[in-house]
Amino acid sequence: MPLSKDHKQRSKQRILDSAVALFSKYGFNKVSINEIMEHAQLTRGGFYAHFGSKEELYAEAVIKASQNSKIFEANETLACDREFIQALINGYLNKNHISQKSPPCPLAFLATDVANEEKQVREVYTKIFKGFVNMMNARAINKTTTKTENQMMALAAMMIGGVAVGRVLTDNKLVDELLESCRNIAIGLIEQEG
Amino acid sequence: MPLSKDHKQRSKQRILDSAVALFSKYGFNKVSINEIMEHAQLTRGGFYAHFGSKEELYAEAVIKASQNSKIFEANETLACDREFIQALINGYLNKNHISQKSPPCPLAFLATDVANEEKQVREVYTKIFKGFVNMMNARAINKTTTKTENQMMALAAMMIGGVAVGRVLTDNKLVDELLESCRNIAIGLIEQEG
DNA sequence: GTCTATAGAAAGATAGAC
DNA sequence: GTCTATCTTTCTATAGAC
Repeated sequence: MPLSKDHKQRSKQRILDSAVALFSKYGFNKVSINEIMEHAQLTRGGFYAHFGSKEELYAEAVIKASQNSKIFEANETLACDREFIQALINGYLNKNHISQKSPPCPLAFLATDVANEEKQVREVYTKIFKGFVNMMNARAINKTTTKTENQMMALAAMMIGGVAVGRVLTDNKLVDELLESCRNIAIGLIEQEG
Repeated sequence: MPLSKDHKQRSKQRILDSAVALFSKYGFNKVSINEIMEHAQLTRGGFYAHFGSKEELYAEAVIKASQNSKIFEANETLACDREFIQALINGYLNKNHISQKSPPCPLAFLATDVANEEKQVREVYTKIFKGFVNMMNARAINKTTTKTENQMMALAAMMIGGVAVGRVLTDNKLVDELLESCRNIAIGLIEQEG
């Protein structure tokens, strides 16, 4: 690969990383291209050498965020199903996740934000959600058939809802209670006969 | 009440209704004051006779949306606890809710949107969430103590998450599956011993 | 209390130098 | 490929007539 191409790729990745961090923290509309480029230590004008529009960046940033987050660690761990899924639940429904000390999951951080965008971004979100549910299905304990799918989809909704709501609440004690409640019910769900 | 004061009140309510509809559909940043005022059949300049800023309108609109939605119907119905809470779950985790054919619940429609705003709006959201959970607790079946609170808070997260995610998905069949899964698990949860 | 008109700031996107 | 400079649009908010 020529040096210039490598350089361009690295710039693009820096832009994407900045976009993930800023969009997750402030939402799509509250962040300007200028801010993203400055965060990536570049200048405004260079943006369009990498992306055709701000919307296009958003779609790629949502994918990148999902890759960074815990929700697709499935393939990389050798833990048994129970250990794996418990670790996923505990890491996801966690204060470090809410405060972005661990990489933010776009399904929770950008849920209503993506709902307001064009089809392109919503399709990306849909695909990531499907992947998340499928992965949990594959790892589910006490599997049978449809009931497991039911449980895993509802579990995904609870995890996403718990983090999305927890991020809004101004009452710190309530956030702790919410996260703990969701973790408890979630763990109960996966132990149930499916 | 003098006629002018009544007139002003009605204008303010029209502005609030427009704000609820447009913010819920497009999000805070995608909607301009001009659009809200036109939707309320008024002109741009008149806005500041009613609200000090766009943020202030948002806070009031979130309250108004919660009052319109199903989540505070508790005091108005005489149905027994089981009937009431089942009806709430079925009405909330419903396609008519997602498409805003029934009044949108701000907890689901504005979750990550509110997370990006100032403390004032987030405190309003927090209060509404508390009220929602408390109401469900009061109506819970097979009550005991802490375990019920756990269940109801996790249930709230699942309901909010289910609607928030369902609103994004571009795959209609998947939306149906998601809503049905959440309804099934939710009904199962409230029938559990608490 | 509501209107028209406009100030002032910031955004997305483009043009052209190097 | 990245820079500076700028076009054009759109926004919040204010001023002043009625």
